[in-house]
Amino acid sequence: MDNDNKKKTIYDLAVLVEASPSAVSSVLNGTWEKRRISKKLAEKVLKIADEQGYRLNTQASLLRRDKSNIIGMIVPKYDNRYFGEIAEQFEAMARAKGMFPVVTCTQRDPDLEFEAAKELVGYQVECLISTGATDSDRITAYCKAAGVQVLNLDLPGKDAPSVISDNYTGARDLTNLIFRRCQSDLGWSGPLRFVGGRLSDHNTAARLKGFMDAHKERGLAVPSENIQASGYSADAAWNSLRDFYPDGPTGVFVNSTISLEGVVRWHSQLADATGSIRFGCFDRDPFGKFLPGNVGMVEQNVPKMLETLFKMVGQSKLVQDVILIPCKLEEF
Amino acid sequence: MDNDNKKKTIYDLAVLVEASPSAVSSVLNGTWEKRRISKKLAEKVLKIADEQGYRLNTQASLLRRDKSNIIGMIVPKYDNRYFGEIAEQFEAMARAKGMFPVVTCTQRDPDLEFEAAKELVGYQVECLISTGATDSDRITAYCKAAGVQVLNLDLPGKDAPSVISDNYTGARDLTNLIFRRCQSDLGWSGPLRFVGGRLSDHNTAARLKGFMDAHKERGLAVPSENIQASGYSADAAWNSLRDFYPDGPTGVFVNSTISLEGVVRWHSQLADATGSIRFGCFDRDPFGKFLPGNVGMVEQNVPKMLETLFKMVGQSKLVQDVILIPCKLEEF
DNA sequence: CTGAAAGCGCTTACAG
DNA sequence: CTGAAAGCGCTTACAG
Repeated sequence: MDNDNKKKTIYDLAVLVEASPSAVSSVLNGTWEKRRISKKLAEKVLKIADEQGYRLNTQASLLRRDKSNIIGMIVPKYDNRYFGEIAEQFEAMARAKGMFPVVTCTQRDPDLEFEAAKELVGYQVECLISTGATDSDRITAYCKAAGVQVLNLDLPGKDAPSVISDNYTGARDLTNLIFRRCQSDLGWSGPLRFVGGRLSDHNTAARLKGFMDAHKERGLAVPSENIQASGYSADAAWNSLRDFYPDGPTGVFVNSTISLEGVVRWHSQLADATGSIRFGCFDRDPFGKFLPGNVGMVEQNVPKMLETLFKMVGQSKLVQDVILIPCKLEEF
Repeated sequence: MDNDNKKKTIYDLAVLVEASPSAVSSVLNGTWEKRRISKKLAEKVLKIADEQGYRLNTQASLLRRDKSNIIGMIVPKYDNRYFGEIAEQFEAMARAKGMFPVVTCTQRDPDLEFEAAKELVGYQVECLISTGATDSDRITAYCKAAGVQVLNLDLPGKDAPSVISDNYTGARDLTNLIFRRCQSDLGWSGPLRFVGGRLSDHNTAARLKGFMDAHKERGLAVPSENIQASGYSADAAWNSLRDFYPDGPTGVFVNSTISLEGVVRWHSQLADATGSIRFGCFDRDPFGKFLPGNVGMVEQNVPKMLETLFKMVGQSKLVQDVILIPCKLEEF
């Protein structure tokens, strides 16, 4: 066996090919035409490299190069359609642009977010996408000091450009849809309830504003007990509703699919819920349209968000601004 | 500004700290106690490194070290609860063990899988977890030649150890549950239908066997048109059922949540479907229990699978065998 | 068309 | 307790 455990280097390859390490290197990294290395030699190198299962050591290669071509992303969770889609499409788009994506999941934990950002900077990422970070400004400050570009996604940050959904308009449209359906299906006209999210969270605040403005347009006041920004968990949403047995029609604005799980749990335990309750959810889930009582969902436009983001990668003079991407409202 | 764009090195830091680069290096990589560097100096180094936003260059560090501590994983998709959970928990467990996880999503594309595996080998991963790979043996062969450990997850491979769910038993249990519920709810006793997946796929084959054996136990033959292994997409499942208007009770075994979307679409367009149709799904979704007609779901035991896998990381003498992890059946 | 040599930013025996 | 020096595996001007 020519497999003595120690990994092969371009020097080993050079011996086999009977050429210099420099020649081997330039064939392997694609600069051989520029160096006017003969096609014959190039093919020989490639053939032998392939036979040997040889692979350039990325660490050594990057250490010597000026650009790493690595683009990093931190993302709160994968177990959620929205972030799953973001991670998946981010990787695909990065590859399509010839970059190497590294995504890491930070569990909505501020310290893990920061630690992961530092790790990625150590990896020499050229740009870091900070997605839904609880403390994006700390990350931005660190990256700026290290000379690494940062772009915020999903939540806005102060000192770096941000691409986020137009939560306000999406929420207002969804609220209006719930109103219309409560009216047409139940002959009832509000006020609605708001369940899920955290008021301190930018996106929840923007969505709540859309919710409130839709009420204002109708001249409706919202009793404070109708606002249950109970966090991001099914149990929290469930707890905030479990003792609520409406004696008439009710409409609910559900903030996030994770809260939707709790709302549907509540809904399914009510007698004749389908006849008297309508709800809609900010964020989409493929099973959403089959849930009784669900009138529609807001889908954030992930491809458009990422496309907008990638246009900014590598650009130095960017407005440190928030770019809003419209959402799509899906009606059932 | 002391930010002249060029990244700082330990030499720059050494000047600021007024110590040698070696001392700085050993403080930064945690070996300073072994080298008996004074606590005072260590603290000074750490303080200044922090002030400067300094971060070790991982590439340079790894190039010089013997172990990379990087563990790689390829995973088909993130937009699916099962794989999302795998990726997320894999990262958490790797971090907990002090390793650096790199996960990449390969879209069920054999060439992308292979390319990603090669990239990860270039990154000097110490172990590669090949999850649900369509052509795991090609990946295994490549990694073996490169001296990198491979472990298969979710699908078995020939030349490396594999950790997979006990698809057969899970499917048989689910089939039995659907039988019981068809009997008790509808007074009907089969044969059932099987929808989704691909027969050439190991997991589908194992699940179908469980499905068939549950029929055999009941002395029931399954007409061939009852087996619709139509692939992994909602539309495919929908297409295989859209013209099927049962004139009596029906029970359906749904293979994967992606197929479930198509089955539920079909179900929701039938008149009085709830009264006459029961189904169950292999793989779990949090909204599953709220779908009318759904009697239960099989949840694969991701924590146990990953725990089993991590025990094998770094072990050299492993049985090249398939380890089956029992599933959990959730009944609604 | 091709090779010898310097150097990327670290780590770690080795010699004090 | 600490520093000078070699070397990890590459890349790329530079000199033929």
